[in-house]
Amino acid sequence: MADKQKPKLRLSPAERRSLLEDAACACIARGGIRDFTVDKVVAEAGVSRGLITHHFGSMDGLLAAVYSRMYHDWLTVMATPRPGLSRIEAMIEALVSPALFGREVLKIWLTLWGEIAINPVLRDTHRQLYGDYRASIMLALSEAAHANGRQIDAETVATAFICLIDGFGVQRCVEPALLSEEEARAACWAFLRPYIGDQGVAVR
Amino acid sequence: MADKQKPKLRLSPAERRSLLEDAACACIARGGIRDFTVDKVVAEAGVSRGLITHHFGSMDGLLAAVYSRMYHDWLTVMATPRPGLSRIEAMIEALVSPALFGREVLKIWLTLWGEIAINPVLRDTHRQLYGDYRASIMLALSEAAHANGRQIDAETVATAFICLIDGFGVQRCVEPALLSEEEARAACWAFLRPYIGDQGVAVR
DNA sequence: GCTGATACTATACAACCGTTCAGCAAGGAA
DNA sequence: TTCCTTGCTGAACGGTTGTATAGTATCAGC
Repeated sequence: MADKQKPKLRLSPAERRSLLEDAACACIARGGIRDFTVDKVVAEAGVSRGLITHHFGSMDGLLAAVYSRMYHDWLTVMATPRPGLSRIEAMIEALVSPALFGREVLKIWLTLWGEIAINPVLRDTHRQLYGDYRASIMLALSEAAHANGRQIDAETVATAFICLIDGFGVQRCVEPALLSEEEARAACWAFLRPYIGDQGVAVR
Repeated sequence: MADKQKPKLRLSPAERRSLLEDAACACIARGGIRDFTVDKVVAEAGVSRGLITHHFGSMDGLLAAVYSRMYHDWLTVMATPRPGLSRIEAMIEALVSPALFGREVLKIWLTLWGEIAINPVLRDTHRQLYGDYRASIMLALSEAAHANGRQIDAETVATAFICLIDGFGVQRCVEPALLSEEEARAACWAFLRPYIGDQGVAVR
């Protein structure tokens, strides 16, 4: 409050775009796609109505930017190595970490999925980005299976695993109390154990 | 087309409500929550604008009706016994059947989840109905595990299994080509096998 | 300091939003 | 037939939607 002394600066396009994406995320997390409106977003960002069109061309443009930003952030967190943990362990820890498992983030994802399902333009963007996500999971799975001397159909397992993760997201959004971080982690390992073994980690 | 010769009949409230719910489902499946509007729904149903308020009080009322109708249909299909199949087998077959696994149906669910996540009233309705869903899955799991002489924590397994199913729905909506009915069935069994065994069914 | 590019504001606009309400008309009860 | 409940219509309302656009403010290059 006290530090918000009207900067009213003239920002670089990259900075302003980022601020508007932040505001859009906040609106979507609060009220879903119905709160993704010009008035709500510019009020959240503290700018004038014209800025969205100026920087993104349209609301669809802003939504696409939000989507690819979310994907980028997701992949970044997921690909961050954690000292002492194998790739698959680090990945699961990332998946249940607040940065990816937080309800606000997941509510945004849920909204975005709903839009992808009906918006062909967004679906094309999704197809391009989604490959990286899928590939990184397949890599971690293959590595883990190989380390335990097993052979798996990484593609099939990865698909089902991704579904499980997405389902966690849905469940956390509609009934957060039913699935804690701890339970999600355990469910991940229970799912993967038949394929890749225990990885020598104490799992409960 | 030819058979739509303007019946303009005066229907019973139950019939008219059902027709409006149908129309609302069609709109939501087509364009998500943004196409759930008075104009779109009444155009789809071929009635006047005032009818929604007359029968449901508000658009929120109609959405709640759509939600509970979807839940009721879902449970009905899932609880239908299939000759020669155990309860858990019948349940999985139902889950991958067109009635529940069809993309149109799943797009409606995806939209509804998004609304539940942000609408407290809808969330309360969800809590009440959701218990039945959860309970029926737990029952089937316990039964199957017991038949194979195993002991499981049905609650934990059911939660994870529900997540997997929800994730199937998400995946089918955003990228239908990646998950066929056959693959979903196989993934279900692969997930459940460690808990309840094979049930003596040929699974591939 | 001057100039031009552009970040940004603010208004205007037509279309659409959900809800209200007065009135019409169908059909059972008398 | 007459009456009255009620399914149903359609216009009207105030508010919100996304976009276009004219105008202002700021900064980089000169």
